[in-house]
Amino acid sequence: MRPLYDNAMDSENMHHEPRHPIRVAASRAGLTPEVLRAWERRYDVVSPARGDTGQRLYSDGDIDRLSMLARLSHGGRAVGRIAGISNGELERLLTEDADAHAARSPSTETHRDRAIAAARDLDGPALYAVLSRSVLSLGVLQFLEQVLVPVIEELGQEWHAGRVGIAREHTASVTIEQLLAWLIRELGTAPGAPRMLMATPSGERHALGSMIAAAAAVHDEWLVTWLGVDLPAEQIAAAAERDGAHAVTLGVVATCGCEAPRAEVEELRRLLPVRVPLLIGGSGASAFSELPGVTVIRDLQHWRAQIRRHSPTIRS
Amino acid sequence: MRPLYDNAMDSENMHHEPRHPIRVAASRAGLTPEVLRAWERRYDVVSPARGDTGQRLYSDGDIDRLSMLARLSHGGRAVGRIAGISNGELERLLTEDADAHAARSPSTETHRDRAIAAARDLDGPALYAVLSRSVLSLGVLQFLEQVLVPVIEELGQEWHAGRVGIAREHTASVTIEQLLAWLIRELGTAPGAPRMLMATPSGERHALGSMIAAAAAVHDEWLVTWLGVDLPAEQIAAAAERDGAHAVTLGVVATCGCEAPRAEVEELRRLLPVRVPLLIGGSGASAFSELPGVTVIRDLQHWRAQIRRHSPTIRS
DNA sequence: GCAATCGTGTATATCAAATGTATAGCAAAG
DNA sequence: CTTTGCTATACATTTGATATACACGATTGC
Repeated sequence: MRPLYDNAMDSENMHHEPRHPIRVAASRAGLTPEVLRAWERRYDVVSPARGDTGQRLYSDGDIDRLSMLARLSHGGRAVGRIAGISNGELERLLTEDADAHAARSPSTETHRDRAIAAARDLDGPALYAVLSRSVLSLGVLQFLEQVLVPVIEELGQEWHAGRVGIAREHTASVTIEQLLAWLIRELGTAPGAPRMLMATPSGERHALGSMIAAAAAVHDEWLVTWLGVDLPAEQIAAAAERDGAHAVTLGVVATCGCEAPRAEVEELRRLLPVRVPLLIGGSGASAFSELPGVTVIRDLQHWRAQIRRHSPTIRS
Repeated sequence: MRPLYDNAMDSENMHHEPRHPIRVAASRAGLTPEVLRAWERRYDVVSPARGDTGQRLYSDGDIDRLSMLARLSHGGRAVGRIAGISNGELERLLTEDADAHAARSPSTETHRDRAIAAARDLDGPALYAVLSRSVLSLGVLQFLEQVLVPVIEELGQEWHAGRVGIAREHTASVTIEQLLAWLIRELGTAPGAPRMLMATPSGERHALGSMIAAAAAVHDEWLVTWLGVDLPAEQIAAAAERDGAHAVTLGVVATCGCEAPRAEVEELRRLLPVRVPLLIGGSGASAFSELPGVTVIRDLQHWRAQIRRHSPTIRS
């Protein structure tokens, strides 16, 4: 009998020479020895040679075949259904599946889930890394709408339900604000673009929502001036005048039920020139829906449509 | 009865041959198995064949149709209203919707044109700004495929035609390389991902193509080691062994016609373990198409499909 | 306007088949 | 003598199918 591991052997036969014990074959194919035996018993996927005392000995060809079957199986195909077909066909199916997957747009769910996991772990740097990766992978818009907003909503729910503490929520907020600040700066915008002033009124300290909107606006090529949080109406109006803002947007989350923000908004509306639209977004915005000269923003989609409507320059 | 996966079948019937289980069909169409069943039950969108125990088996044609319906549905059209119409009509609706959408958000053409303009102006920082804005707006993949590659091709043509000097081309190259380096670093990848070794062989000094491929690989969550340009085969092989690379990719543009790169590639293929695939991309890659154990990459799509096929870890 | 209705994605329960994993007893290898 | 591998059986998990029900936004009707 020909010795195993014969290096004088030509590479053609080499490929069919039984050499590997089940452990090695399983590991290379990405399976467990148990599964290898089960597949052989049930579907005869391969017929490895046997050693003198009955141990299976797999050839490189066997391993190739097993490896292909393993990938197709993990890819959603029932092993039993593909067990009987030729190597060439297996290869074709694999190529097909790979093509189909590559052509598909990347999954936003994965990014979302990872971000939520990182936020739960109270791990700022990790969260930042996950989020910045998402932005680059998906592009700003998809990121904002399909990753960041859902993540924030999820965290909000968990916080309401008492499953995460205030510290965790705060860490996440700060991290996300840093990322948004970077994003807004990085996206920049050429001078000559329509100018938008953004802020939150007195009594409102939550910046997150407005920053998300600001990022979307910058993406749509507005030149956004971010004034900050908790600003009195006069200052906002003064800044709008100074900047020659084409629109002013406030973010309001406050659920305190007090009348302060309402008075602020009414005063701001009085102070601003009529031709400058005043937009209000955030979960607390619906309280202003009947104020004249004020547009309430429902969500990001709506926001983009609105600012497009109010843009002084008409762009194709 | 005719066996499934009959490779003697002509490609025409192939398209209607039921081969795919519901999971694969759903994944390819971008839906869930539940939705597939609901659509079939309610609207008879497709009529998949059944296996011996009743499982649905979808043909490629079925999947095409489902995929179109899915895209239209996600685009806001009611499934029930489009369920009964012909494939041709579906296609028409899709292009219609795509056009409407393109009119709304800044298109990839805009980004491309701006980048080309900046490159023509010999303005590195401006080019960098335009490109990084594109990445953030569009996401890496779209950026690479629809902005960066066209820009580079355009510049190449202008250079060939003598309309831009070597200085201009060099400035652009350096700027783009900087951006890609930033991108690759920023995208990062968690340890545990499949490892890819990338380099250009001796005699090849153009890094751009490989870096684009590297960025795409990093986006697809490979851990890419970028060795650099102009490396002898032994060093690449040694690095591959040291890193435990799952695949090695070379970029070859050289049009010198000399035999040097060919010898290098052949030697590298000898030095690498057989199980490590050797991929070659770039405009000079086609010269290696008949080498055994070497895969020639046509374009980014093909590249992504290939690396996915060779990935040792299976991700849905 | 506002309420009733419809359309549509998703969840539940139940069943059967497919498939992965564990157990036990024995033989052989290191 | 411990580990590995073999067979055979049993068990558990997952998947797919059908049928029904629910939730929520959109549409329709008054």
